[in-house]
Amino acid sequence: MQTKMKIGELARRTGFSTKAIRYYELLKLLPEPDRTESGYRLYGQKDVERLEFIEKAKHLGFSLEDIRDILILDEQQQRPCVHVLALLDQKLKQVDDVLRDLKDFRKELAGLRKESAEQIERLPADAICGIVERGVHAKGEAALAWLEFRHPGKRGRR
Amino acid sequence: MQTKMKIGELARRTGFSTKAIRYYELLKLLPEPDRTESGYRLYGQKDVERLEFIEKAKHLGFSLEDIRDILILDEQQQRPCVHVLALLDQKLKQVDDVLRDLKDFRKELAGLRKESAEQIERLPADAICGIVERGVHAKGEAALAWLEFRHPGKRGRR
DNA sequence: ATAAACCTTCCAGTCGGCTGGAAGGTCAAG
DNA sequence: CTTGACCTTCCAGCCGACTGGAAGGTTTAT
Repeated sequence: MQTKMKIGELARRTGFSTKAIRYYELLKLLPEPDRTESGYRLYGQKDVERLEFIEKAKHLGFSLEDIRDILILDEQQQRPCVHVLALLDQKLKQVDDVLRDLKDFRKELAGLRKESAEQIERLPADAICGIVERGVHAKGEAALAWLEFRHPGKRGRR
Repeated sequence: MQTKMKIGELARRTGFSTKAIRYYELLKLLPEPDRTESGYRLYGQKDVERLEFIEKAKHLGFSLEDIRDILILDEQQQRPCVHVLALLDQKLKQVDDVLRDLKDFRKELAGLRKESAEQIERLPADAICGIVERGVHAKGEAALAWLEFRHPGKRGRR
């Protein structure tokens, strides 16, 4: 049992902001921590690990709600149950679906890029942009929605 | 030039909402249209084509900001295709990053599932599980979230 | 003794891509 | 002449995942 740390130290160790950590507590992703007499939050190694897990799951596009459910499952591992297993299976299926769509879409994108690079000087002059006009399967829409969903707002700065 | 139409007709022809069309005008994706004496917006065939282009670009996963940039380049009679090619490369890289991460996470998730499945075999199936109720609930919510993600804008939960 | 570096809670704002509604003007049909 | 389908503008809100700031309390160092 190591030194208990305050929220700033936990933030420094995990790369999350103190704001985010308090927010996760609010959403029940983190348990309510012990407090000092003066009310400061106190964290230990388990919290570091929990935040590291959250970071991985988050990076993979799981919502905080999803992550909260998975963490609750983790807490209950001594007494797992069928319904929880079903939830996990559902998550796995979602991941597999996205994986499949994304692989297909990568192919389409790569093919479109290659053709376009070769034919860029010969594209129809009346179109706004020949590349876009050629279009892509509906699968791409879902896969890219996933992309936008996962990496929101990273494009805005210029 | 043939029949000028009002915004409702343009919406019907393109599948966009009138709200969305006005919003695109605000964001400079559409030029300011002519007006009737009473102030109604009047659109022509070019606007239909522009919205069709916007729809395709949206399917390719471009943001409205991306699309506006492409349209502005086009208006300046430059070659937006070169720009689009760069955007395509960016998308490809994003897809590759997601694929790599997603494969890693699938492994983690599968491991967790396996552990849970092993534990379940050593316990009666009717064992009390504190998260059953909310597990079932979360399943429904997650399914809805997934639907929304694939078909955004058709919401109605809670 | 005081500054600075922390910490607390609470409320508000951000982003994108819209949608909804209020309050009112316009237009064709019955 | 009224009904109802359209149109106008403007303001509000939604989703998720935070971030920013105000207003204050605590701890540590000089």
